[in-house]
Amino acid sequence: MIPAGHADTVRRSLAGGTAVEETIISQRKAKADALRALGDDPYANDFRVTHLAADLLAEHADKDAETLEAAAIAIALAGRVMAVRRMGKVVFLVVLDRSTEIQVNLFQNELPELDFQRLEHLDVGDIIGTGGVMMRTRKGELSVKARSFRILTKTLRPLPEKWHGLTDVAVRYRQRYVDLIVNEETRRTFQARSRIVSYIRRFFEDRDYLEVETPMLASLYGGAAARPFVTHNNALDMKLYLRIAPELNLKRLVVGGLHRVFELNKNFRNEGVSTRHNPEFTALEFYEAFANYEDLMNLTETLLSGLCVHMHGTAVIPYGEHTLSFEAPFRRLSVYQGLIEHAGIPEADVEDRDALLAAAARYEIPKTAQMPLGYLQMAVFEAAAEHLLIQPTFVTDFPLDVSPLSRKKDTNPRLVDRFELYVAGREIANAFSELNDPVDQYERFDSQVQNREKGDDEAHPMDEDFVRALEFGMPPTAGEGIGIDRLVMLMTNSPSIRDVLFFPLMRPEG
RNA sequence: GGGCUGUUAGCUCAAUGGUUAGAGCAGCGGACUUUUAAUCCGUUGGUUCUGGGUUCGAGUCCCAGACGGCCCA
Repeated sequence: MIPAGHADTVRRSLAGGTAVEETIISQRKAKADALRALGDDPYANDFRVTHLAADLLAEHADKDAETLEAAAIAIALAGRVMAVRRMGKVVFLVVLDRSTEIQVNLFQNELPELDFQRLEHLDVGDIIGTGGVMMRTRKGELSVKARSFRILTKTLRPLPEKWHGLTDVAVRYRQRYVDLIVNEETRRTFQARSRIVSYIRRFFEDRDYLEVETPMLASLYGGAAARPFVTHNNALDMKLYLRIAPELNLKRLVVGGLHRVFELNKNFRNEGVSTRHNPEFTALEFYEAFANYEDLMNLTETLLSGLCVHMHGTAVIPYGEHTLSFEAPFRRLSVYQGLIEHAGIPEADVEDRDALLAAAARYEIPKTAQMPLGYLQMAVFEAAAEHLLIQPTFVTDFPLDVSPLSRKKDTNPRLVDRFELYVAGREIANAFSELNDPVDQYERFDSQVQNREKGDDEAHPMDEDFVRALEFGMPPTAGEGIGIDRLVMLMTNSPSIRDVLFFPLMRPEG
């Protein structure tokens, strides 16, 4: 059913371009009318496909022209016309279906007269359906000899130029549909993304994890250090936040007895846009009871090396100028070791405020004066070491101050049982043995609230219900979050997060 | 938020402050029954991102803005 106002919307969008665009569109509409005059519906939906181009090309790859001619293998396929080469009484099309491109040859004396007439109204970009038989041309190209031909969808706008294609990144992101049509690389990247997500899901299902979904909208946010998006529910007249992490809800489920859970879903953080950040992004979070952060390092190695082999047939892959090895085991580097080795801080001084302040000054880190010690340690660590962590590296044993949800180390109560995985200088994963002492958790929240009052707008808010949940007893548990977008970047050799998001956040078109 | 940088035909790109802003592809008209970025002949097409300014003259120089990119925070 066509909603009221639909026609106006179409008219506006079609007329919204330049004079040149309007000319092209009116020419194309005239071709649609010409098809109607031939008795065709330029937007029909009754064509049925029997074969995919990729299957045809693979299946008949080693058959010669005579064999194909004798076999007369009948097929029907449909797709978008990517190129037209007209030679008078024969026309060659390159047709792209969901698998790949294949050539379709239309000979005037092999086709009904009407079908050949339809070619007069064909443009590059149109969706066509053809029935025919497999053949090989004189130059040896395996292709389809058409016995029938129809235009299934008349397009009104021209595709980008065939040789250079579409390179303007702003247009590629804003009009991703065009990017996907003309850039095979883009199609491959998003196919890879789908296979990565599918592999991860199977990995956890095979280990008896339960996939769950928890709210995006809530009256309280938490589980990470970030500023939230704020919205409003009209019915309840209530302020709501978009979640910054599912962490606290997933641990509530562990309290409830779901001892192995994972969620693969969106998080929203109200921060800037860069080649590594998009305000909404996809994360995997998983929690396993009766495991600790050491167990998760091993699990992460298994997951990532297996994923890499699944995607590339090898655990060693190129990423930009680097070659990354996901061969287990990964390097392990404690935060304190990093401070000693990369920031040149003497071992005796890694908890010394003045030594850290001096180091921070060398890296020109701003606003260090009021930083708690742990924040200062991490700021220096990140400045000194982060960009050096190219090969997969577990950075372990974080300061307590920056880890309000992690279990304290038995050996040093100023540190926690936590790691982050860095690859290519970027944080990919964050994991820890979970804090399950409700009294300690309450105090950590309280300390975060004080930090907020001192101006840290990323500090964690108090969540009394979460403390109540811990009071019912959460088994000893380890949990981890993995940034799926960044992982897909690594696996697809993509330099920007925007290359692995269909529709990255952009300002509205001017 | 800061620095640098970009925006010219549907697409990819040219154009020393100086004639009427060009080319290829796409489009339109024509030739062509095995092409492969088909080829050949002819041809249409411009808010030079927007708005100001300097100048006899601005795509080009200056200012402001819009939208991108890279780097930094």
